[in-house]
Amino acid sequence: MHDSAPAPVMTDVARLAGVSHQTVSRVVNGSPHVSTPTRNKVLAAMEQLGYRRNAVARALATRRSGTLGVITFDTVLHGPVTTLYGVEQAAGALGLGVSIAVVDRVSSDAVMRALTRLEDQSVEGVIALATQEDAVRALTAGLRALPAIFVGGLAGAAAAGATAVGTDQLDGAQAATRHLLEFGHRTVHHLAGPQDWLDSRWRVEGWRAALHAAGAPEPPLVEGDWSARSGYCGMRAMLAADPALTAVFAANDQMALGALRALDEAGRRVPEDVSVVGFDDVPEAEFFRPPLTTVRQHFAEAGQRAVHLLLDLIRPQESPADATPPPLVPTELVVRRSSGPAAR
Amino acid sequence: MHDSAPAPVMTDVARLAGVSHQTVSRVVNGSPHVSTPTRNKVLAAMEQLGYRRNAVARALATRRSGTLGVITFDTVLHGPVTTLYGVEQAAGALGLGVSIAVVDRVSSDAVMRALTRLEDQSVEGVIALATQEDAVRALTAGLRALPAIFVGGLAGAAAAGATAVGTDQLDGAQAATRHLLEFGHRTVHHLAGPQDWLDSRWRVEGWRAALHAAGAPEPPLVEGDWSARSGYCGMRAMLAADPALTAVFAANDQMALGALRALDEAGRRVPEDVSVVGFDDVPEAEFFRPPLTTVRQHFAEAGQRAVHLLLDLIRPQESPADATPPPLVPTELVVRRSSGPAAR
DNA sequence: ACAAACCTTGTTAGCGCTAACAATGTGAGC
DNA sequence: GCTCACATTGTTAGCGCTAACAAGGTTTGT
Repeated sequence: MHDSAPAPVMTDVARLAGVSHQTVSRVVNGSPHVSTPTRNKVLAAMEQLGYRRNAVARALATRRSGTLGVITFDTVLHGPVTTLYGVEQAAGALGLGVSIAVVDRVSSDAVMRALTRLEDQSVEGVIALATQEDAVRALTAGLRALPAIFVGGLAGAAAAGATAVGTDQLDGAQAATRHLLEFGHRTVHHLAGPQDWLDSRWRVEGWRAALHAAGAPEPPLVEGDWSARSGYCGMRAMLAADPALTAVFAANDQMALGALRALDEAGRRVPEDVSVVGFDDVPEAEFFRPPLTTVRQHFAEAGQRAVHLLLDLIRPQESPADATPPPLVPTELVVRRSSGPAAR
Repeated sequence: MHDSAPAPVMTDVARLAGVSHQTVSRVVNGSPHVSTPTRNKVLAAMEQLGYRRNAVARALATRRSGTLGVITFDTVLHGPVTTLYGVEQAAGALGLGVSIAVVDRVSSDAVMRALTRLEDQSVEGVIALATQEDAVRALTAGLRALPAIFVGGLAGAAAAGATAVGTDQLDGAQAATRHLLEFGHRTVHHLAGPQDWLDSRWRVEGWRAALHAAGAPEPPLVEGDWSARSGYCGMRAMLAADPALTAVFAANDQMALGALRALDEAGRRVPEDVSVVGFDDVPEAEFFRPPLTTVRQHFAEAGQRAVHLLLDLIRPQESPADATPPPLVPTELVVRRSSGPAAR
């Protein structure tokens, strides 16, 4: 399994093809200044030797590592993970590598350490998947010469002077809330995500905006931490505070799952007594009981756009006519059975 | 944000400290052959200039990139993702970087492409998180000089001549099955995972072993693909085939969720009429209705062990007394309300 | 036919670091 | 005092690649 013969290098190919190593380099890099017969000779030699360009040497000579860094938060949330895959896919298609750094808890310190780790791997740019307020601050402060893109918390990050790409949280939350309002619910309660996450703040904004537009009263916010447990606890608290509530918009599907459970325990039927809407559309949402109405986010798409945007920052000359993608990814309301008309 | 002054290099530090660049190198690498005053001068100069060693140059000179590669499958499954985080954490603690390659579908081809991508990034070793049979085959065939560790599908990978680490699937599945049997169920049906995954084959083995040990009949296997949907469909099929079944062991929690839904639709109560046990213990399992009895896997732990095992392969001399961790991570049965006594 | 413009190839000099060896200086041992 | 061992430092030569320039050969225009 471990062969001992050293991997062939450019000089080996050059010798075999009877040209200089620079000519081999030209062929490898697709330079037009190589005659067809020479190119073929080189190609044949490469093939014969099984030559593969040494990325490290190339990186040293060009001062470009061809690697992007991704900073992500350590909770296994559907969003960040799917985005990560989108990033890797897009990067792979462009011939770029992806290094990751997982931040175990959100503190400027942890973020800085993650950043340092990526810098030490000579990444050319960073995509940050954890858009808590602190993280954004720490990153914008800590990034030295590194370009970065934030995924999520769009406008918030933009305000901090950074480039961002993300789902249109505002619109998605508005759509969810409006959907419930249109069913005749007097108002919609909101099980919010952690308020240090920019994403969840935008969802609150959207919810609030839809409420106000409809002239509906704004019930007090209950804050969770994205977990099903927090949705469960939050729902119980809400129910205790306002037993008459009829519609709940949860900041993500996990929290909605917890809410569903709490409602069941309290003897409330969904959607007959209380309607529930989630956010994200995780693959399981369709199999919750009842199937969850939710707002689908296209995380992988966001990840792909992030890569293109980042490439734009790193190599402005290389992203030509095919314009950079718009940073705002639209959402999609997926109506299932957990939402319905208000009981009368 | 983008400063223009080039980053200081070793020579800059050397000049400032009044020593040769090699002495700086010695300090950076913790060589004992540097006098304390000299070391302090160098350290001060490094501090003053904000020197950071260039990992690429070091990699070129030492022929070691300090980077591990992880190959993972593109489904957002709880296991692989958590393992990935465990890998990153352990690698980070050892000063190693982590590059990822996501395989979009399982074919030898896709696996080979992912492998090539990692090789091109000069990773020193590979940790494969996708232990489908094909993937193992493709990897063991495709790895040239690269050491690799497989996570999951333990004995299967070992049989293929590769080193592996993973959860004790056999034992976990046996425990789950036995748990149901002990409740007095005549037998236990199994909603299996995709049979090209080594993990799910081991779960089948464990289930089968427990059944045989108890002298229980072995119902036909229903195969899914890890998704809630497949659990739902599989459960319906099972119910159609054997309306009298009373206990189901699902290969993972998502499939169990689908099964729960199918049982509900069929008017079967859980656990009064039918008991359900899952596998993995995803964070949401506790909030399924009813809370799911399941087998907890310690994925992050498996990831960490994989890193240490891989390091052993890469740098045998460096992992000393503190023995390599055992490759088999134990599981833990978490009993919740979805399992109970057989109805009489 | 002759020079200016190529096109093609080769030569040289790094990128920033480490490995190997050489060259000091110091104290111990005879 | 002189040699030997050793600790400390410096010098040199790469790692495998690309960038920049140089050097031929072939066109082309007039």
